[in-house]
Amino acid sequence: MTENLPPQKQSDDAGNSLKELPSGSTSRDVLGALSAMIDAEGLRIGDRLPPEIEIARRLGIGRAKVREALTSWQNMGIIVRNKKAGTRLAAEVSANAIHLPLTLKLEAESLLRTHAVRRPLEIEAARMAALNCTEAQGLLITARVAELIATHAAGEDWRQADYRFHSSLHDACGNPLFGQLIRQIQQGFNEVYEAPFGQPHLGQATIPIHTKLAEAVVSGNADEAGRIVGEIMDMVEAEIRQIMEGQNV
Amino acid sequence: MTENLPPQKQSDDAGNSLKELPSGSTSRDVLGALSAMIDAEGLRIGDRLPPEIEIARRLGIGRAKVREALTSWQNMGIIVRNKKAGTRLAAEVSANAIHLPLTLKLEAESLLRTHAVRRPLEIEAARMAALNCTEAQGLLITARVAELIATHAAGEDWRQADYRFHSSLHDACGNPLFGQLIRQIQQGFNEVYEAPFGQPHLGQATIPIHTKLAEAVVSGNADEAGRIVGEIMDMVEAEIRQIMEGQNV
DNA sequence: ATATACAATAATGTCGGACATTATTACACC
DNA sequence: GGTGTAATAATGTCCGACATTATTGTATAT
Repeated sequence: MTENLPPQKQSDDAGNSLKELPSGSTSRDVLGALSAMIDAEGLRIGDRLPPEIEIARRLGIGRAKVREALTSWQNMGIIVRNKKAGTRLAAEVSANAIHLPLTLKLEAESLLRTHAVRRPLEIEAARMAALNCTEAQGLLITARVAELIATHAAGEDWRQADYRFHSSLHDACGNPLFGQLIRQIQQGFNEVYEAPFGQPHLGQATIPIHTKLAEAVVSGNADEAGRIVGEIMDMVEAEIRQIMEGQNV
Repeated sequence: MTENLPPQKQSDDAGNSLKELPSGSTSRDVLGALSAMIDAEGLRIGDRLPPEIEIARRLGIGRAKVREALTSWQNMGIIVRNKKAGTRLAAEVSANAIHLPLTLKLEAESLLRTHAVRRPLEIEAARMAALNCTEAQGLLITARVAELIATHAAGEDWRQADYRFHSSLHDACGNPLFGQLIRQIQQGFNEVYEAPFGQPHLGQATIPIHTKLAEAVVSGNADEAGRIVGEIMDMVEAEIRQIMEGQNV
């Protein structure tokens, strides 16, 4: 099967807004054009992007450059790509976005140091969530904490529910940088070191006070939200120290 | 010029540690192999990576996949690529380094959002500096604040002195991740927004209270250090808001 | 010796073509 | 309706050719 387009192929609507790029355009420009397309056509997470060969045709460039651009996005988690199924959006994309690439060099005591950096970010995000969250976000937070408590009570793995609850807090704070930083720090750490965030019991003792945290956020009590998050982080830190001393929970 | 390798081409040492990848390897695996090579051969920022065609040869893959992988790194600011000169390392890559691809929307709020993320980090770093700084670090902090005050009093550009003072605080906090995060967030942001951080007067009104901040840190008063940093950040924020409303200082 | 100019060359940038692999879709049959 | 199979769409991979850019090497002049 060659890349020759069937002359009368009716494609999806996606891609209609793509226009030829000027010569000399970089893979970054390709990503910019794709971002604008996603904006213009209102694509959402899960939606399919046009096939590579069509993107290439519409932008007036070779497929190789399209692939380089898309691989960049893929490695950043922004898209997922499957044969035949095509390329789907996996994260929010904005047309007017810049990329701020940060590099953290982890050295000794990286686990505790990473935790120490996350602590003020998590506290501030919770405080801001208490101040800024909308009624809809409050409902979501309430639902998410109920899910977390129920999952834990059922004896199932509650980590995904925990992640979802905290993500809803980050979203509610109104500043996407907090969520991005916290998530990426944790994810980057997990890629370098397998444990202990993967441990099924880490932080389990904090679950009951998540309800009070959700209540504080939803009722707009920033001081209380920040205090409880600090308490949660301190409990997790104590547990980390125990693990590091070779005493498993 | 084709991609055919001259049979007896003597290349640089870099690349000797690259071994053939198993079939089915992804561009992520390529980046992992390159990371291991950088580690093994002690490459530093500014050092040159092997040419694409050599990476491809040694890994036993096509050049296209190498290019896709390298483009991913390029778009994350980890490498820079120039014709003939080749590909150079632009950020730390090591077994212990994690890369956080932050995305920032280019809109009016971004200034304030970045500032909001820096605030808790700066406050926590100052608190930790108060708790952890050594006698030598305390002397350095004292000297740096004196330099800042003197530079400002002499009517000169005090921004470098300001940077050095705050760096000494970050260093004294005992957790290098704070300094790394804060510096890179500010630096990356400055590159995109030349103003207002390029303005020589932004934050000028905060300079006098830097002396009290240094004293609080050196004397070990974490609460006071955190309070003053918070005050500094709030004053800068107010100034940013003024600039955003079109009123230049 | 140093400086300048120019050609050669190395390395990235780009494209088209061919084919492999995978997963989805269409169609036939029960 | 459900099941099985073939066709097909889309990504994944590699190769070859050539363009572009910047560095390096060499010749010449002072």
